[in-house]
Amino acid sequence: MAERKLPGRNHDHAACMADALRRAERLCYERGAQLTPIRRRVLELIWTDHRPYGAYELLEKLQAERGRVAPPTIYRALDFLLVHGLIHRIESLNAFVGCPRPSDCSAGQFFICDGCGVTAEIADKALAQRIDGAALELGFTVSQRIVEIRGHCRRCHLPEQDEAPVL
Amino acid sequence: MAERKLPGRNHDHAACMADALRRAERLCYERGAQLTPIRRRVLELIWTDHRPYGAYELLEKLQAERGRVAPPTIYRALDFLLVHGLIHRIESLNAFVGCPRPSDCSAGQFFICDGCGVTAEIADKALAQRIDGAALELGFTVSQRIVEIRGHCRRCHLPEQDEAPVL
DNA sequence: GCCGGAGCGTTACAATATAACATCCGCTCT
DNA sequence: AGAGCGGATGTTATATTGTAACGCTCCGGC
Repeated sequence: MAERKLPGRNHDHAACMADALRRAERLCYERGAQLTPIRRRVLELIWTDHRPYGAYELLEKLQAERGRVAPPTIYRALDFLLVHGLIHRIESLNAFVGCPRPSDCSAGQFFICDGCGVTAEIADKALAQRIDGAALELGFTVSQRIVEIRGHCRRCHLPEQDEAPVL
Repeated sequence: MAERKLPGRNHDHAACMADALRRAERLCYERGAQLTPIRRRVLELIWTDHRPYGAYELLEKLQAERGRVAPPTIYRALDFLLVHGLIHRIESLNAFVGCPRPSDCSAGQFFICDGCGVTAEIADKALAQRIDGAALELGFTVSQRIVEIRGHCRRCHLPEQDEAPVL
């Protein structure tokens, strides 16, 4: 059921990120979409780790590298990455996270640790189908399923104290 | 499975809203919480219909009635109503919708029509359990399940044109 | 050459949300 | 009665997130 794990102790993130970038390049190539330096860099920044990044957080990083970057620059890059499924928006955080499987990402569900920020995407088909079934009963046509589960990962397993997220 | 329907043609909304207000009053009384005039009025405004309302939309309505209402007033009322489960926040819209069953609302799922804005809450236990099952596999402790299904209701059944929401 | 579209820069602003401090009012304790 | 306290609200200012609108440049096709 869970097709991805929360990144664990032995996670080789350099390889993980390199894979993501390679997939992005291939997918853009196949579609004739331009993964320009800015777009590519924003994607890299998002893949810094498995936490969602806010637009202005990315903006600051880009500004540190290039000076004078205005919000639309970031938002345009994010739009591009969203449209091509290379990232997802986490609605409950107003933030963006890399998609590990950009070619098939319409049914993703997110588990977001409020302790460390780590976010895992799974693709539980049965869950998506159950949602579609409920929609059918309501006569409702689904265009987007937003499933964001907030809580604590194993390592942050302290759900009672409302700590500030360790961002 | 679907425990609520999308409000249909024969929906008696006056009664629906009156019920909601009565439930809110009883629940606050039982908990010793104060449903003050502002809080009550905000709840009424949210129950104007079954669409989510933004904080500033509510603010304008309240200002029309009372003049000079500042944002914190609204946000404080919304916080109160959220804490007591009388309303829900729709994360993907930054907006708020009334909860039809405030005493048992931890497992709600929302179907949001992008045409007319109508939002229906259902409480599919099996869906919630499936999410919890996936969480268990990940070693993840769930504190909140956000399920927001965007699409079109039966009456707005035109999913291909991206119309502006008829708010 | 020139046109058109994509990408980006720039300015200004809109929309959403909160921090911090002041005031008021009802309650309790003495 | 007066002091002190907590909850609710008022007030001011500001933080955070997101967009509109316009113009420039570059590049590829005709």
